[in-house]
Amino acid sequence: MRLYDTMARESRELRPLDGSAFRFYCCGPTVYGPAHIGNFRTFVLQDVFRRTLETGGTRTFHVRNITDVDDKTIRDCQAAGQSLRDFTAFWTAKFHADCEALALLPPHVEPGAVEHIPQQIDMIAALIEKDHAYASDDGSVYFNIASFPAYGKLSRLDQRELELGKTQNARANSDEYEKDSLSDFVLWKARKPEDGDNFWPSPWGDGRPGWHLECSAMIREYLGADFDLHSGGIDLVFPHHENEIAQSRCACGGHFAAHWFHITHLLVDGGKMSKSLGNLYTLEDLAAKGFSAMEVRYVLIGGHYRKPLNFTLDSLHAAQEAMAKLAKGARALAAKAPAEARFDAVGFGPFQAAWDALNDDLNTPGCLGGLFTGLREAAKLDGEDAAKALAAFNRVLRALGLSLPEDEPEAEIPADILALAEERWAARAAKDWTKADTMRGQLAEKGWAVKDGKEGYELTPV
RNA sequence: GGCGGAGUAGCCAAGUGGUAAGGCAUCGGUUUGCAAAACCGCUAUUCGUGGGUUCGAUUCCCACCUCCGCCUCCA
Repeated sequence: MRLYDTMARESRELRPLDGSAFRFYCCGPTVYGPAHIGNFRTFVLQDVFRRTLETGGTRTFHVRNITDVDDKTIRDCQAAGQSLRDFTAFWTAKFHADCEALALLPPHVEPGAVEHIPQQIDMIAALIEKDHAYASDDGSVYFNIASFPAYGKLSRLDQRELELGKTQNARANSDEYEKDSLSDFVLWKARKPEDGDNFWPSPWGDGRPGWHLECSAMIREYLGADFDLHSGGIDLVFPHHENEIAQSRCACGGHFAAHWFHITHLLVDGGKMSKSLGNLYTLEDLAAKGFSAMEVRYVLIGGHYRKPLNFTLDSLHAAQEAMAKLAKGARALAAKAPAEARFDAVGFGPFQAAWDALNDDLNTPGCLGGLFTGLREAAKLDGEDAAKALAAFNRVLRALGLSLPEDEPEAEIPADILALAEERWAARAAKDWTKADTMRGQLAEKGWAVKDGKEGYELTPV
């Protein structure tokens, strides 16, 4: 497949470096509260990316970290009166439950920062040894960005250098840390009173690792100096990913990620999500409004990952209807296909365009469109052709990670409701429309909708 | 202020140097005693605004307007 590369600023064909599995890393969540749908836009798109590779026959090796120690986790666990470990374990479990509801494939490895303190210390030691980092008097360690000329390439810092220089001078005095320059970032944070008992020993004194270092250490541990792709939200480009590149290349000597995949932010009602605006939705919030995680997934893949996507409650309704339509089309196709027919999907038939869209810079909205038009074409097919088309349809659906709603199960109808319905049907048969309509109203009040057919009626709970 | 991105029908949203996918909604039709549901169909002479290049631009170039992101923690 082809995918846009943030570093090269063009889309490129993806080829695994080692020729077998495609090895990639995704920056995971900081577990200090429930993830919101904006976070999940990133994770869902990464999931579609992985599924597309796998559907296309490429094996993958997927690493995604859990940030379980930083300023926010420490601050909030103390506020909650819990140990850091218990606090982050709780939110990690919540995150996993949400991921499962959204049908995200679990990463092959999901390392946590706390479990990898030694690896992070090793990395700092390597950086100090190579003169890329220095310890300050207070026991913190900083990376010296002046020692890495390639710094800023990903975020085009080279074009901002002049401006950044001004900023440095302006802020030099207000900086509470001792640093050679403002842009030097922290690798090891010296222990502070407000950290409580959340600190670890190191050659530079008690403290804890800096956030940027965590990902570099995980990558070094599980993917090595060179790997295929690194992904995250667009906001991580600077400084997080820029810093990762600096740390890893200086410590490991490799080229680090061969490809950079960044997902643009989700907008809500045309603007940024924020707690104060009350538009920061979690899956739980939306479930309370009657929307399933799968519907949320549909909305999140309804826009291209490099464009802002405007999330609205209305789009959730649209997703509900659209998925029902897809399900209906699939059922119609299944009804025409021989039950015993099995095919090794060779091509994609009517769904070729849908599949191609996915492989062309992960064009998920284009793919969804192709699904509908493909279904229209497939409706003309019969027998084995219908079976082949259905197999292709399901294959694309799996790549998107969508599962369609099943037929509504038959609901238990209470005896009194059934009696009312029978009475109404009799009135209707006697052409007593007034009574029939009145009784339809009564049934509606009791929460049941009645649909008349030629031979009988159908009752469904509202 | 610097850097980056976006503006396509009521809403969401693809796409392309050659005349606008798809979904939702609306509307119309079939059906129905009337509804509902279902099915079928219609709906952008036009792609933020103004110029330019071109036989031809929504697509390329310039200017402007609006919105968003990053520059501090952030998916």
